[in-house]
Amino acid sequence: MRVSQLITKTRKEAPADETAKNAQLLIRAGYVHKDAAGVYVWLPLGRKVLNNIIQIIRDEMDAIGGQEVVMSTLQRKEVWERTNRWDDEIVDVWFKTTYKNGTEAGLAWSHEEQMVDTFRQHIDSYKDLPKAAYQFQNKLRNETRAKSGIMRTREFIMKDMYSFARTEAEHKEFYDKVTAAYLRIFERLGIGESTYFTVASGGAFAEFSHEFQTICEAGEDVVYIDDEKHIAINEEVMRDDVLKNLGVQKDKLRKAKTAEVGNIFSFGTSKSEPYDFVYTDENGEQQFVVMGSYGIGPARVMGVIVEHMGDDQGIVWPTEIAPYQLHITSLGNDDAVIAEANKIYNNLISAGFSVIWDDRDVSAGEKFADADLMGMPYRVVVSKKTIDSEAYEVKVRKTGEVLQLNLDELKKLLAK
RNA sequence: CGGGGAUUGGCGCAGUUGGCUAGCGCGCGCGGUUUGGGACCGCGAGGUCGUAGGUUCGAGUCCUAUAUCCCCGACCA
Repeated sequence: MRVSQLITKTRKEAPADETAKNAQLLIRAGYVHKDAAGVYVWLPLGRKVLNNIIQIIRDEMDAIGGQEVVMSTLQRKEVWERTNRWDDEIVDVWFKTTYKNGTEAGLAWSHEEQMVDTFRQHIDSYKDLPKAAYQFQNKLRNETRAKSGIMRTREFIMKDMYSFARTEAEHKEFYDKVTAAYLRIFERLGIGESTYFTVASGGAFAEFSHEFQTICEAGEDVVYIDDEKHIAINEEVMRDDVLKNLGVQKDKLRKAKTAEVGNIFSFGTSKSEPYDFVYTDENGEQQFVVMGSYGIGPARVMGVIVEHMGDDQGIVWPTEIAPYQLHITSLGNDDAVIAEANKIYNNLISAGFSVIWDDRDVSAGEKFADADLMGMPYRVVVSKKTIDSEAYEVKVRKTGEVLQLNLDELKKLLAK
């Protein structure tokens, strides 16, 4: 991509009342457009990052046997009445609408019910289990207060997976697989070090659930971290019996503000019972399916990454999710410089690297500032000064380190 | 949902006790000089002041209602 061709522009100043760092940087750099409180538009650069995050999650879900589906946004009232969750008194985040014939419909704030209602028609026997289905779908939630930029919105994309097992033991086995997959995901997303497997309250269905909490000042949670074990305890379950159970010592814990980037929990048979979602076992007996639910919010993750890794200059993307790996900054209008930049740009693209070239006729300072703001992992400068040199001047966005590399070395760096 | 703050060209802001054709910076267009950390000069386009109503000779400025946005809290099953 050439910056001159991008449909978006950067801006020097952040929007007036937006104080969240992620919103300020993402809007300034042209990744997202804010349409209303808690409602964001994804611009090309932002869409690329989101897609990269989604692809990592998809890889890991597929690797443990998840099968991708897409549920609908329009939700039938009857499906939700079975679990008594159509009532606005019980679920206060519903957006609802009415068809022309008067039929009421809900706009999906979750897809748990619909998943059960769908797969009970495909799962009948112990031979059909275990299975898991997942999706990337928008959730619409009538939040009383949207906040923190893209971290708490009224419309957001979510990866939600549901597992179906014969027994608690079989369920537990899959639950553990998901845990491992989640840890791999956050590692690949570049926030593995600062993301903690966290014990949290189990909601209505189990004593405990597990969250993945990332250190983040803009987060809404408080956890207690055991650095040795690299796990955390949500303050809501910070009790002596929980500590004992985990084998951690209270005085070794440190308190931290975090954002929940993932969440996994067991339903037991609490979801299958209302739907009479049963399978026939080896003895011909009917048994309720044992279920689990596993969420990750890709957009929230993106916000957390910006919050967590951004600096005074702008965004710093981890390599696996950056919209482009390399930012070529050509300085000046000199024909030889343009030709050289064009040469590297085409060379790297045909070698399969993702590259953005700032080919605009603007000042050096503006280009440097924009490169820092947009946050690609590496930047290479092409100028009169560098053109005669054998080496390229490569700057690492994260550390500020400047390397002198030849083309092969540059390719090696980008291939990492 | 409770409390606080805000709304004036695309963006960021100023606008005094009500007073004349509502200003500034950025951005944008044209011309020129520039080109290693958001360069500079000149010219130019662009707003009716969130919306509705009211007070007044006169309202961006005062009053009432309302919408939207931000922050704190509650909520986040």
